[in-house]
Amino acid sequence: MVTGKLKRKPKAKVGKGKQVPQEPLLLQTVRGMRDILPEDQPYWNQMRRVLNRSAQEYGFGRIDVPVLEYANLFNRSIGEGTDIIDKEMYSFVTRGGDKVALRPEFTAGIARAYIQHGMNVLPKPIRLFSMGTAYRYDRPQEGRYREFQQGNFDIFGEEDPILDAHLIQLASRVMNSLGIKNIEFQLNSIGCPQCRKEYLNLLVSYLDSRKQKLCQDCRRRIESNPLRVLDCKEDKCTQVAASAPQTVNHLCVACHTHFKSLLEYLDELNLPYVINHRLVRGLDYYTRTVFEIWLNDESRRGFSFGGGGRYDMLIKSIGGDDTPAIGFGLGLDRIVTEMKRINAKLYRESRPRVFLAQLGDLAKKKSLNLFAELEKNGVLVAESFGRGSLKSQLRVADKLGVEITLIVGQKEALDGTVIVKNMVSGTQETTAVEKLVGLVKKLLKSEVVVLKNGEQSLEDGQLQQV
RNA sequence: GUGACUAUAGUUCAAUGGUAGAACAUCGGUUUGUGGUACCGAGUACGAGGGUCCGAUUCCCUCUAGUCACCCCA
Repeated sequence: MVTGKLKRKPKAKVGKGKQVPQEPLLLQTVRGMRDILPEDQPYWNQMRRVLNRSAQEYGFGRIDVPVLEYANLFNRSIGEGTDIIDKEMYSFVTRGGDKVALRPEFTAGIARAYIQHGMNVLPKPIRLFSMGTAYRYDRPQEGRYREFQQGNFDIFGEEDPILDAHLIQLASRVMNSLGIKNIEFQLNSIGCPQCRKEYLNLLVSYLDSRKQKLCQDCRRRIESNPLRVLDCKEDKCTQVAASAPQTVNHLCVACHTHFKSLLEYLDELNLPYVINHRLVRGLDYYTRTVFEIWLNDESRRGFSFGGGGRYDMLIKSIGGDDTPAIGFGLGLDRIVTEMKRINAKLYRESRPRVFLAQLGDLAKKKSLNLFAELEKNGVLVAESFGRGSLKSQLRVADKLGVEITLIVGQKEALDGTVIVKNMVSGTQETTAVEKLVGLVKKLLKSEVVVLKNGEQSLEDGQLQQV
């Protein structure tokens, strides 16, 4: 469906400047796909740490489900007629003739696993946490990729609105731990299938009666997605929207009570939430509570880190017992972008504080064992074995910000000694190989060796601004 | 899927209808076994294809990709 670009790399010159054409290479990521480079990994690691920890604290068991499922599973759960199914799913037929699809979200697969493995016999509620990639054939732009990472929390088997509140509390806790505090929860109840249907009828007839006062787009929206009309920025549409019927006023008694208690729980929690009558999610399986996590920033209104809601009918509709459930997904790519933007504090990654330099053939041979010896004793060592001159090796050592450089030359290799150079003071001493590990460890702990930028040397795991 | 804008070294940016410069980064050197500064040097780019033209990186078209809006959502 997408043809990659062929880029030739014809620069391989042979002999007298003749160019030999090379194999065509695909030197570009497929549209909407991207690499996450080493420099970004600290953010990702941090996020995974926070997610895993929060999941444990809130009693969620980790589950991993396949990226590939039968396409029907998604069609049936997310719903035909939604954008995700009709326009955005990566679906294809396998060599064996199976119709499959890359998961466009997590809930369907997790619900499938819940039924398939008979989790309904476990004590309820059952809490499951998952993290991984999902795929949507959408038009890419920043924060929207065709392959994206998602974290997913689901709770099965309990209808009580306190769980809705608990889940939102968890979402809040996660965002907070990541350092993203400027958020607010957008909240709505879209009722059960019965009351929603009645509401939509009301809304459509209301909008139809005022069609003349709406913009072009909104006239179209009455058919395609009437709720979106309420969200239009055109002045005239805003006026029409202002007095339009709202979902929460047309809930059935049960749904109304459910929503009301949820709000009471949230008030108790003191969480910043806003009831958004226009919030409706693009998946058919939602019932009652829906919510999204928005950045609380006027200039980037509506920027969402994730969202979710209740899906009390889903399990039954795909063949399980009647099981109420609720869950939400987090857009991890967007979270990382935000963490970078606000310069979030990160846990310091371990990095070498010792550099091993070698000079001459004999020393080079010995250096591998020396490296292993230090590493086994828990001393992280950087090296640049491929380099020849001591000067260039020291340059690398300096760039790495290492505190100690070990130098082994021809003479030391023969004597069984090592030069230990303090990169801060510039002083150095010679020691026997047998005493090396002890000396290095002692030096790393001592105050004589201090980080050059004046910071105190931090133990791994301490917070540090990156 | 619709519309708009963009596309030059690893990165950030220049210039030009006659094939390109800088900064940062990388690598090497400033005498033989010692880093951070300084100085010198090297390599690497016009996204792809077609057209106009004597000649295109520069103009036009198509494709690809990115960004933005719509749409949608993570």
